[in-house]
Amino acid sequence: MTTDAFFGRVYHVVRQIPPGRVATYGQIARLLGEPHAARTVGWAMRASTDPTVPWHRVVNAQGRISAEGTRREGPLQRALLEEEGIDFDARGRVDLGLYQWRPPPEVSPRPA
DNA sequence: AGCCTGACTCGGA
DNA sequence: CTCCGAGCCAGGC
Repeated sequence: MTTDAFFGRVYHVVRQIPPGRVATYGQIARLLGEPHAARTVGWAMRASTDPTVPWHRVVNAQGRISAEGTRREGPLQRALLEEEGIDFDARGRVDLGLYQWRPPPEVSPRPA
């Protein structure tokens, strides 16, 4: 479908991030075929209040939280992640090489 | 239609 | 390691 709903696609991907794992804005954008739409992804997260979307599992490319303090209410993103077993270093960063979510191959569009 | 902003990212100083 | 500037995308005014 040519239908817009870029946001919808973003949520669809974010919903697939399992607990204890994180993804970056750029990673999601790339999965959607828009490697330069990272900002839009972040915006989609902020715009959405959908509880089924684990927005807290999305951090920036540096493994750092970009939304800390931006939210008026609710638990801090970092707290939610630590609850899932994710560890932060002294600078408040996540080791992406250790916790970054690895999206499944999904339906191979082109079987060998 | 045009201009500004933003939960981003990368490259250079 | 931190700071700055430019590129990209979609929405609000």
